[in-house]
Amino acid sequence: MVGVANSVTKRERDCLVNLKEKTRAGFPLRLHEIADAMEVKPPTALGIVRRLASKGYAESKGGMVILTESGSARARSILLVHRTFESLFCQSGISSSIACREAGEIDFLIPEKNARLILKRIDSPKVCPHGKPIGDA
Amino acid sequence: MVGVANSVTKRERDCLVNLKEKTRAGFPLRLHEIADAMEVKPPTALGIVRRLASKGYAESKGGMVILTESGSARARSILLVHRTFESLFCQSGISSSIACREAGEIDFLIPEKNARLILKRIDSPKVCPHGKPIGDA
DNA sequence: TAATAACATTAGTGTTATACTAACGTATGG
DNA sequence: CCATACGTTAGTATAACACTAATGTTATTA
Repeated sequence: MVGVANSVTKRERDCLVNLKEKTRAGFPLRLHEIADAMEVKPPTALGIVRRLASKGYAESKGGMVILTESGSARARSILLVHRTFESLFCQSGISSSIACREAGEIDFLIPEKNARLILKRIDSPKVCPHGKPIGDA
Repeated sequence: MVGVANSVTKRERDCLVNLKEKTRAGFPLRLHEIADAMEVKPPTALGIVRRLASKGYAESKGGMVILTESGSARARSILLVHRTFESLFCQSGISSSIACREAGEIDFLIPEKNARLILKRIDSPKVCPHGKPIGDA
């Protein structure tokens, strides 16, 4: 057990998730890809990436941005929480697009440990409403 | 249906909930009571109260602070969401103190409408883990 | 090779939310 | 009348977010 200081902001969360989902075969993303995905200007994206870097979640060199091991783990954890709540919301009758949006507002605030317990409570679905696996990756 | 711009910050949420829960018989709270409850200095509390006032959720005159009708409704809504998630967390095996803390991190981010759907999904408990009623007040 | 296009980065601003201390105002009860 | 209690202002600070404009840097291409 390390520390409980996993805290990221909403924007940092978005960046982390983008990096995790858009990175293919270990290739870094360009800063402008991140900026485009997040719908902000490059200088704004740079600030966010730097905050992630200062937390040990990303590394950035010459506009090439990659997640560190720690950042990748954090993103995986966020996605587990995300898909858990997304599933809960869908099971409750909320549309999957709204479920996804709402889950994104809270997935970085709830510890993975608690999400795993909730996952059991909602009958341990193996995939989220989009068909993505919950619990590995 | 009015607008979907119900957004409050975490601190504003805390203040709103404090006002709702500590106000008795319609009596306003003193600024310093709010400051004490939120563990901040009076000038800080004043700033938060003023932001609430600018959103139409509170009124403040000479250090006496009251919720408006709209603020009271917003607080009620937050508490419904809060108790819904608190119940979910407890049903999942999370201790009630942690459930309460975690619920407080997200209760102001999830629309009441969605919480009501989740409430059904988790078997419509009538009271939260602290015994407070869910769904009226 | 020199020019240009594409991109990153810096510099400089601005906003909002949060929080503090210190100073000041005001009112009330001794 | 004065001390106490309280609110309020003023002033400072930090962090996150976001922008434009200017400046570097790199790589392609003409």
